[in-house]
Amino acid sequence: MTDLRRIPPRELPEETQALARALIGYVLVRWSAEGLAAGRIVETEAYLPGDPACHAFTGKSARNGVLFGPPHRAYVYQIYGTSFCFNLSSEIDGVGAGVLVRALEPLEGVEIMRRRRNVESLRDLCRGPGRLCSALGIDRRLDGVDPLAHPELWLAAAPRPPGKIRKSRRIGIRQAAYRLLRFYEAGNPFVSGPARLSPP
DNA sequence: AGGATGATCGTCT
DNA sequence: GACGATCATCCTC
Repeated sequence: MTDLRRIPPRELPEETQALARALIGYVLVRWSAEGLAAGRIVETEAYLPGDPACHAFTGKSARNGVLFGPPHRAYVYQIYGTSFCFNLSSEIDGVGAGVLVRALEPLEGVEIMRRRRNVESLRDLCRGPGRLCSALGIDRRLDGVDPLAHPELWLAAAPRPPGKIRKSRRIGIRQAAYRLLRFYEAGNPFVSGPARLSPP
């Protein structure tokens, strides 16, 4: 049984790349009427201020407003009409940037997650940004909440020290695709993406 | 293991 | 009207 108590405020860095790296190993916890579910963050992507791939690049809008607010708020958006993506805002109030959480290693509530996803495979439960949102029951209703103070969505301490963290290109984008802003725990089988993006 | 394809809809031009 | 920070499925090697 993992200790799922929330981490204290001000433990996380605000700078985007530092946050993306620091989040590896922390546990994302979701409580709802269906029960408790949680997974260890094993893969993130940084979307920097002034980054053409960042949703904030073209300015504030109805969708992306959270990115321009204070750091460490949940930015949840829908993509391709079918999936949601979970991010944490980063940088000081007024600067638009964030970190996408791309994959979790399932820790608690596996049966709840299986039911939500309608998938048996443990490996595929939370491997991918849309899949992890589905597994944890995260949608736009959680856009803007503060995971350092929210009763149904929060971050818990790393249950063990993260392994070696590697970088690669970000997945699924066209703008600034060459930048090495994807962070993942080396060798972890719950990391998403084609094998070629996980060099030896 | 890796490539191609269609689904699907909120958001912004 | 066009376009996704995706996914499931189907195909070939």
